[in-house]
Amino acid sequence: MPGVSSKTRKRVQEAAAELGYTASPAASRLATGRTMTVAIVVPVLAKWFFGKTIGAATQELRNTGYDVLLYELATPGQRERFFGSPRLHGRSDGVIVIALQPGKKELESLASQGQAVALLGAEGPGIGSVSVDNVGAGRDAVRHLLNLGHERVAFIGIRDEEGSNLGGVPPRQRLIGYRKALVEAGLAREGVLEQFDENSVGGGAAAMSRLLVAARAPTAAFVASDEMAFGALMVLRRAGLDVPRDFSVLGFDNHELCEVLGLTTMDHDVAGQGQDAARLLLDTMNGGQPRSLGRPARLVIRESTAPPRVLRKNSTAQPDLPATF
Amino acid sequence: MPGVSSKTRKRVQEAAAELGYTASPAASRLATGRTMTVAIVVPVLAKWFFGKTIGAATQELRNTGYDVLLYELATPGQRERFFGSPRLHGRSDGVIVIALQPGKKELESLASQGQAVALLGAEGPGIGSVSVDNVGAGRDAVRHLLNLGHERVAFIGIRDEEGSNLGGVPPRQRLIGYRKALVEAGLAREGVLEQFDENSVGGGAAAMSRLLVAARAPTAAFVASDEMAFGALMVLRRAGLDVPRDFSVLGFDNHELCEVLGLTTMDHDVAGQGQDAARLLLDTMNGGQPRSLGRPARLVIRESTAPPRVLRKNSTAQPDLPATF
DNA sequence: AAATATGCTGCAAGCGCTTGCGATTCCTCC
DNA sequence: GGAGGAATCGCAAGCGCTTGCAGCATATTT
Repeated sequence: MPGVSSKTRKRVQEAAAELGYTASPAASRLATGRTMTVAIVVPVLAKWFFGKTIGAATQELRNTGYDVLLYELATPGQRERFFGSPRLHGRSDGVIVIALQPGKKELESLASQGQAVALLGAEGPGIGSVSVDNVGAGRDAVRHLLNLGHERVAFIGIRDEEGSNLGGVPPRQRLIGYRKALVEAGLAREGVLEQFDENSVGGGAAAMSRLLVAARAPTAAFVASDEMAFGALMVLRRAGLDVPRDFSVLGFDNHELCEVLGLTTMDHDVAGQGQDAARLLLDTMNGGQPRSLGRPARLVIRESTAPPRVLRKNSTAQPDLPATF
Repeated sequence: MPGVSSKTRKRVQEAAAELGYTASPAASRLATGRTMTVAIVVPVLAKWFFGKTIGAATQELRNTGYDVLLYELATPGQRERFFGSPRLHGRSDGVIVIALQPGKKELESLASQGQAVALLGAEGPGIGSVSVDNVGAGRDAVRHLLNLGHERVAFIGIRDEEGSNLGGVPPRQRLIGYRKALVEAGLAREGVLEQFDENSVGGGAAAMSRLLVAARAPTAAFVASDEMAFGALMVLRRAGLDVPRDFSVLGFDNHELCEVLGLTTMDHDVAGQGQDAARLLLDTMNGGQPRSLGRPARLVIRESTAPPRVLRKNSTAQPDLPATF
């Protein structure tokens, strides 16, 4: 409110505080058309990754005076209803969409509701976004395993499910990174070594079980999410295999429990991503150009990776591969 | 909107859907004074328990047409600012407070802002609440360990921290349950066996480390949260002790990772609590009497508990205790 | 000292909905 | 077929704020 003397301003503010008076947000919204609220949309809430990103984004938004509305789209039906109706119209000025790759129609829907948009873990044309270099991270992860001397490295990935909202681009990119590393090393890709399942402990366990019955089992696996990697570790332990002596596991996310379980993983500063997404959105709402932030991931070595126990030279698909490490 | 013929209603609704029109919530709020929004207040977001409860509550509220505003009060400063200002006034009709024991002033503040209140994991006079029978659950947990034949059972609890908003009533009640079970069994309480630390993997690890240097180390521990129990397991493993052969650990929450780690724990239907809290609040907002729901917890046996390896009859404080199991 | 410029204040209109009341239409029953 | 009653509809006021403008009180300039 410009054009008011600073003493008057101060007096009013003091009086307001004393009487416990606040401007009615409803009236203010009606008059200005701005809600001073941001919506955050996630596919699940009860996962570490989402709590972390939402928390960081929320803090950032709150510091700027915005409230945050939360929407959990747990099923495709909910997703459809959310994007199919002008749910956000007049409720928020912008929206942060996390780990959901919105389609063209969905982006149009948001735009027609007057929403500024920022994406986290997804990308869109002309839309602000923050995401990890998943291809590079996947490649680096697998390179590390190859450098340790592993010759049969498996990939456990997140299945693109019909019945789920999760998945989408990042998981697929990690697969691409995996394949790139294999190609670089002159190794052939093998279908059996690529297993997909739902992004959960159980899914990781199931995928690992399938690997263990392969004709020639791998000696290491790059797992596209830490939670799945936990499941993989469990199966290996139950199978009587020692990690990392008999089998190396490399995860993705740097979940807070990696420390307990000694899981080597790819870290990508989850909280930082949430904060960046909030900042991008604030920028966009203030008329800034939407930007896209790519973030690198880094290898965090713990106790789940080691060179393979026996280098059986002639039992691999590519017998002449040198141990580069 | 009563008093409108059903055909007119239908025609209008169809037209609305076609044109993508929605009533402006701001105007509607201004006119009615109802926001159709509920606030959820938590001390942390990035923990499994909170994601789970918020998710369940959110789903329930959304089904009833309410939006949900999220507030994370991570520090005492944030908490003070939140309750000290009429932050919710005109923004929400009610609030679900999770795992924060609000003081009298704080409850008054909420009431003066016209908020209906429901508590989860806390209690207040005349306030709807849902919580676990923590005393009973703690007692049951410790009874199980005693029944297995353990004679020196430790308690690892959540420290009531100055710098934290967490803690409060439930953790203290679990301690009471622990002591009750000891008394029942005719065992003396020992200060060294009661260790407190922050509610995290690291805190649990630190507390367990302290137990391991006790003059006569315990053979089992009841840990007041699964996350702390994970830390305890890590320390035991690093110390070269086998769980459950050398040491039994019993957690609390039935965290989704208990399965992977084989942690025996007390389950208390976290999602159900979130849903119940939402229902209580909806009831209260519709003029119902606030009710208080107590929920039982149940023992989930996995692989972290077993009878002590050697029953050293004469090395315990209470040498004549029979192994009742 | 007068004129001009500047800073501040108060007033009125309007944001888009709800709500109650009076007007209108339709139905029913004698 | 007409009157009474019920169902339906349209209208206007008002929710509490923002915003622009007119008006007044200062400050600045010549």
